[in-house]
Amino acid sequence: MGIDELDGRIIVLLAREPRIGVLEMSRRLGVARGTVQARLDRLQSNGVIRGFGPQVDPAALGYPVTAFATLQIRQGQGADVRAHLATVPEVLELHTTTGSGDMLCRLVARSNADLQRVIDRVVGFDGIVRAATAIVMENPVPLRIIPLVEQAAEDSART
Amino acid sequence: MGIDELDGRIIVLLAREPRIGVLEMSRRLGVARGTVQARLDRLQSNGVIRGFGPQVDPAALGYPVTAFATLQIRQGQGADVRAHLATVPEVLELHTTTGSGDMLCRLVARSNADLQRVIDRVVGFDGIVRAATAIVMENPVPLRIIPLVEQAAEDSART
DNA sequence: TATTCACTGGGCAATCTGTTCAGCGATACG
DNA sequence: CGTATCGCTGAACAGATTGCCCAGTGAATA
Repeated sequence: MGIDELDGRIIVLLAREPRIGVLEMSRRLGVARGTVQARLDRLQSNGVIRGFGPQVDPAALGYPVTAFATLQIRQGQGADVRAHLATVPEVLELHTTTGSGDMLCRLVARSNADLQRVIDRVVGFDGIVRAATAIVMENPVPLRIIPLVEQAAEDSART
Repeated sequence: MGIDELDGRIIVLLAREPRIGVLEMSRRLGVARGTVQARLDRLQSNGVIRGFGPQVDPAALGYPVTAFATLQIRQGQGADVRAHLATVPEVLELHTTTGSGDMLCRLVARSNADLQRVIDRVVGFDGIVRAATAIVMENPVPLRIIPLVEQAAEDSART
């Protein structure tokens, strides 16, 4: 577990310019092509790199409104609620958490008005006791991983 | 804004098998290569597809603990807090929200103990009044987009 | 000292990419 | 009604990249 400095540079380079190929990467990094290829294979079988799926912007799809909902679940209904939420396309992710709520989910909607429909659909299920929703206004730090990768690579370098 | 049914099939196919090329996609979808190429170009300049960056698993990097923190900010300090949080690698994303808190951020840490260090670093800043943290236990629905893409494609088909 | 491992540098055939072209049907417009 | 525009098709081309293989080297390990 963990990555070394070259792994880190590979990931960061790939994150900044996803379209470049293995050959071009090897040139930029100053290592042999086979090395980059082997590292990439290892990173993927390691699970460090899950894949290269397209990053789709919900806003561009017509869902410009994002919200986070904290759900309180009736005891023992967790599995049912999970299954229910998994069927709602507007539920982009779902976590079970410690703390006051029991679950936290990320929602998107076509508008603030449409958010009501989504929330109704989410909470319109027997096992959900209460829901608290926070609408996202700004997103100063979009989901990112590069700083963490650099941190992890640095940490391994010190070892 | 919005995508049609072919766009949807392209995105879903790409999400399921990111390594296939334009040529193979055109074969699978039964359309000409130029069409797929043109659609992809359009989807990217549209902003529907932001890119194809590697999806990195923080757990595999040595950060298996995820948490969400709700922050309350002192009036007028928002910009400073944003800038501060942007410098913390363990802050994977940050949103400003309506509701009881003012900001919501996603954190990762090397362990529950390490989470304390991260939170200290996050809240060790003047503009932050209070922080409530929820540790993620399970992630029944990992961040996903395919169902929404299919929904969006269907909606456009009905039009 | 012998072995293992990762990396290098090279080569090979097969494939894909970027690009261009002409043709075609549907739609929009004067 | 005629015409221009648009998106899609099918094809072609050179150039680049990929997946795969190999032998040699240096370092770390047993």
